[in-house]
Amino acid sequence: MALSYTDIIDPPSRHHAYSRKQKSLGLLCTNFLTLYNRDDIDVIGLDDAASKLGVERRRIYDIVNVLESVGVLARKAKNKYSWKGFASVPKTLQDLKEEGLRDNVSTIDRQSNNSAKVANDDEDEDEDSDSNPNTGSQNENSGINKSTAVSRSDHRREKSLGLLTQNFVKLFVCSNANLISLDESAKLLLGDGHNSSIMRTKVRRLYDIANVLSSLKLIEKTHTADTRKPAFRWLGFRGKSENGSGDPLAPFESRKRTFGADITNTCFKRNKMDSSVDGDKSQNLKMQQIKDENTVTVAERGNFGQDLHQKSGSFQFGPFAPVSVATAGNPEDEVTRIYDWEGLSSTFRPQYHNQALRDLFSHYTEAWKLWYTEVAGKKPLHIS
DNA sequence: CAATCCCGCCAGGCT
DNA sequence: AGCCTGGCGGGATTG
Repeated sequence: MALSYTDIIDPPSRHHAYSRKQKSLGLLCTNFLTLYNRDDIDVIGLDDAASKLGVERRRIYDIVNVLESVGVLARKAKNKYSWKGFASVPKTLQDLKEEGLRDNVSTIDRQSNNSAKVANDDEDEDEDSDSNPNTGSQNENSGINKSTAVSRSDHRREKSLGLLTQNFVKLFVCSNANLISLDESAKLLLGDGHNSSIMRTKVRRLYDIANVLSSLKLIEKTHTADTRKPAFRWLGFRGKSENGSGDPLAPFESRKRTFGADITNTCFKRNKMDSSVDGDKSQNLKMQQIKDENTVTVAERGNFGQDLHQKSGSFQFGPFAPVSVATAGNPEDEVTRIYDWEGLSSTFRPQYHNQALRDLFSHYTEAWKLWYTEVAGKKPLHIS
């Protein structure tokens, strides 16, 4: 409220430097999620989304396709998707895992590199048994999913973003690999020898996918331990783990912020909670924070927003799953980030000019202020 | 210069 | 024909 969006939009400053960050797929996805992640949302119209988010429809297709691949959305009909929510993500991931393990035991063992990595043997893509829910093309009609081999005709589907997304996810879920670079993924996903051209294209797509998955917090970008090579780490729901409760397998380690790197398109709205861990039970899994050198440590997102609807206080943190909230009383977690949030928030200038986002923006601000005072224990801050 | 990845042309497949 | 989808890769930005 106090914040008048327009005051910030275009202050005197005439810095018009075009910034692709503000138009990134990841950010767009975050906004999309914020806009629709509510229980009163049922169907989502693509046009509606496009105009509310202020982007062309083409972009909506991009995010919608990957969101669907992970179960957050389901195609209802032309131009229409239904919101399934994060609750269905674990299930989808589980399915993908089984599906993946089934047809090819790909084992990526980064450690012992020379081992046979491999994976989808076959040529291009493994138009695997698809099996995934709709995604498929068209119609919403009867659930008569003709198990027919859909097929032949859709040669196109073979290269769809959706399928690629699922295969990409399988890479993580079906192996013990925790870190994978996009190049590796591309190689794994396509056969091995492929012209650089094909590779390039595939990698481009993977970037797109990675961005939205990052927005979902299913993966995060980092660097390979040794090398400098950028890679992605799987965050969401780690393999099975039925019994072992606190299994070390679910790594939520701290990450160091290499300046500028991760913060990309973060703006202060980035963090979407996700319920990857499913546990409706293990609400707060222990998050641990590991100290590490002089870098800022961040208690990795706990499943805070897991169910932001019924958040105790009645307030919805929305996109702010307080990233660094230290759980319960662990006094020494320096919640204090060194970032200059105030500065960040007051200088950031949203790009989407439209009512809906304007509202969203103030929502964010409100949420942020509340969180800030509550958790960070700072004095109330006033933006704008 | 390399890594990213936005942008929008344009082809397919429906209405 | 017209609209919805969504591959694809040029080339602008960033790192």
